[in-house]
Amino acid sequence: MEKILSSLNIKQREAVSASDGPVLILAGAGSGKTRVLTTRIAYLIREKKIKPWNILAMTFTNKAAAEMKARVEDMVGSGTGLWVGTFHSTFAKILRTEALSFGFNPGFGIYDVDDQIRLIKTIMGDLHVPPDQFAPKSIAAVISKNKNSLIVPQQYQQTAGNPFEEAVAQVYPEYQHRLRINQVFDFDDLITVPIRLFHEYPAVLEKYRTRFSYVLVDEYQDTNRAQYELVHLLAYTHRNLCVVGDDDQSIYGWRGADIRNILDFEKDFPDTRTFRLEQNYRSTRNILKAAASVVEKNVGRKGKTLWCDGPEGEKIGLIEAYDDREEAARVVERIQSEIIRHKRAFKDFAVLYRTNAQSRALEDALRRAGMSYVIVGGLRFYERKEVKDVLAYLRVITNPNDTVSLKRIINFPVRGIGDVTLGRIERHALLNGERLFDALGDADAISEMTEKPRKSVLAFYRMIQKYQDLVDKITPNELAHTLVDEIGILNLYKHDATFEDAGRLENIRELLNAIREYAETAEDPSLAGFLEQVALVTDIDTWNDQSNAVTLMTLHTAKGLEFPVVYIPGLEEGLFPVMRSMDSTESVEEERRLFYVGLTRAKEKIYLLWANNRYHYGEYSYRMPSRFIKEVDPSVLDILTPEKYEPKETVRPPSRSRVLTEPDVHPDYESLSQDIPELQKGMQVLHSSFGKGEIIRIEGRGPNRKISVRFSGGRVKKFIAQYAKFEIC
DNA sequence: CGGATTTAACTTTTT
DNA sequence: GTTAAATCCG
Repeated sequence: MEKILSSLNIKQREAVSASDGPVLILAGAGSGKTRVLTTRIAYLIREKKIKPWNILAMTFTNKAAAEMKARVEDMVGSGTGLWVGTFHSTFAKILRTEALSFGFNPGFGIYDVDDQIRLIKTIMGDLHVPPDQFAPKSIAAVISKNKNSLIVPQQYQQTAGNPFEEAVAQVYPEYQHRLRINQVFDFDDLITVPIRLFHEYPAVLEKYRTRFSYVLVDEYQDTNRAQYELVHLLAYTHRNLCVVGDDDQSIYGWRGADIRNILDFEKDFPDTRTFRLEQNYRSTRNILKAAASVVEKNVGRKGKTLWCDGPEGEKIGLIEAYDDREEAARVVERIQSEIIRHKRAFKDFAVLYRTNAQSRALEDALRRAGMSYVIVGGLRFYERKEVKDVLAYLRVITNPNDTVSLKRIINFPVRGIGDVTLGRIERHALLNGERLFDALGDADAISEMTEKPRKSVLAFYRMIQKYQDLVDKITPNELAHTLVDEIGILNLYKHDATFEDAGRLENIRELLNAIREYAETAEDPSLAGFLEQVALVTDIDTWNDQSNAVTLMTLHTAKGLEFPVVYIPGLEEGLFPVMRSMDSTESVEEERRLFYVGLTRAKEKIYLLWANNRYHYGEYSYRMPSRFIKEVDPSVLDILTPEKYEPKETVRPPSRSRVLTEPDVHPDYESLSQDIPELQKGMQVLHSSFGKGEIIRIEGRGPNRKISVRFSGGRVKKFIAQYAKFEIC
């Protein structure tokens, strides 16, 4: 332990050894925050003899939690019963354990945003709230915001003023009611329901207070009101609460995060000991200078000055491009020159953008240059339509009360149960006061139904029942494979080689793989366990930072990560800061903090880019450079004009730039493409189901290149070359 | 009742 | 440029 402590600086050591009572650690970017947290936990266990199972540490991503746990175990050994997890996974676990005593089903499901919106649409239909007037999505957002601020439906109803708020006031209570009926929780419930239960059942609260006598919270600046309340409930008696955060990195205000939580911590606990970690171990002095010059434009911050004794480093490169395509080409070109000049590998680079939509142009440019890249985030794997379809089956099997999932699959794949039949069954269920699922079994008793749907409904009902019976008899892996086989979902996507279909097929196989992997590695594998993991896992959690590829992600996702070289494209008014933030000082300040987060991800070099024109909503628009560019201290900016582009290093075809890349990431295109007929733009082809068409576009190279074909009638379809079933004519 | 084709609407960031 | 909802036809 002595040895571990001596590797920390004085401030860090003080923060680690202040073990009891309320502690606030204001940790600037790159100041060794994770190191302090993990060492602190190890210190509690080794020096203070605190039992590991009496410590609860909460983070915002599973990846951060896993990393923290691994690092602590390195110091104190594994299998200690230490609790490290996200807020959501921690309280999902507690809810699961306590469900029965609260009258909940321990097999409850978890609704994501898509499920929430489906449910809200149904409710709006039932309550005759016109969905064309009020967007279900907006209503969902307001409900979520209320829940995070701990405002219950009754309270909200009293404040509703305009027609939109009236609509929310109608939907909100019914939404809560139906979640209960369906025996599911949404994300917000995982935080708010435990609060309610702790209030209503003091004995249970007492149990967890005793159990978690030391509580640590990471990224405290991103907690919302509900999370704040929960943390305070747990720490109220023992007051051994340590929170770590950086008000300059608060970027989740739009999700209900309340920056006051960290700003007022010392008011909440007057005997707080506060530690400031201001020595930065990550970035060069120039990068810190740039970051500081930007963030100091914000008012209402705690105020920190990061310093480091490292090298000055290179200046920040600023590049102006004609449009988004050229911007992407410049990124590629600059990656190439960095590789030559500094012998860097692909994994040293990250491109961090404001919106997911920006990834497309970058992706195209990287692919054309033959560079390996990986996109983190965007549409999450488990949110893809075909994946959610299969998951919906598994959800109904574990929780037949889940009507959102039931309605999703009752006629998918199509089995002849349309809207009319479903309506009849729903009415029957309502009249008899039974669950929709049980009403399926009564199909014979519903007189208005005709013979064909009746048979379909009963067959579907018996199939689900069969799997419900199998849940405890076979492994989740076997069950999922058998199920996918029986519903024949793979066949739906097997027929044609369109790009979408091949992707869907691949995704379902990937899902089956995930289930198999889960069944092999989990301590106590169960279908419900898998579904919970799926609901709470994000892309960043599964991102493999070891593979050698350029990383593309949003600035939000990048929080907590670091890269030698960082590119921030799209620095334009209306994109960054984003249009909707520009009317309030507060939200522009949040955008500015986001820019600060981006700048402080870089260890050695930053490139800022903007384009005069950008393709958006299907058309070009003129752009002005972002105000944030002007806020960067001009003395650290290096304006890279076209003359400085080093023309010899501009984008070249992959075959000539072999020195730039590693052999294993560069497939031998020529040998790979030999077994596929030579397809070219303008060729006439004949497809087995779409008929005659003309190739209008070819993207990429090799067997996975995408072929766009326009068929007679003007329909355009995209195919993957190696699966495409057409003849050249 | 299902399937196919056409139309509309939309993109801020996510546990 | 993508996906869901609406409409029409067999």
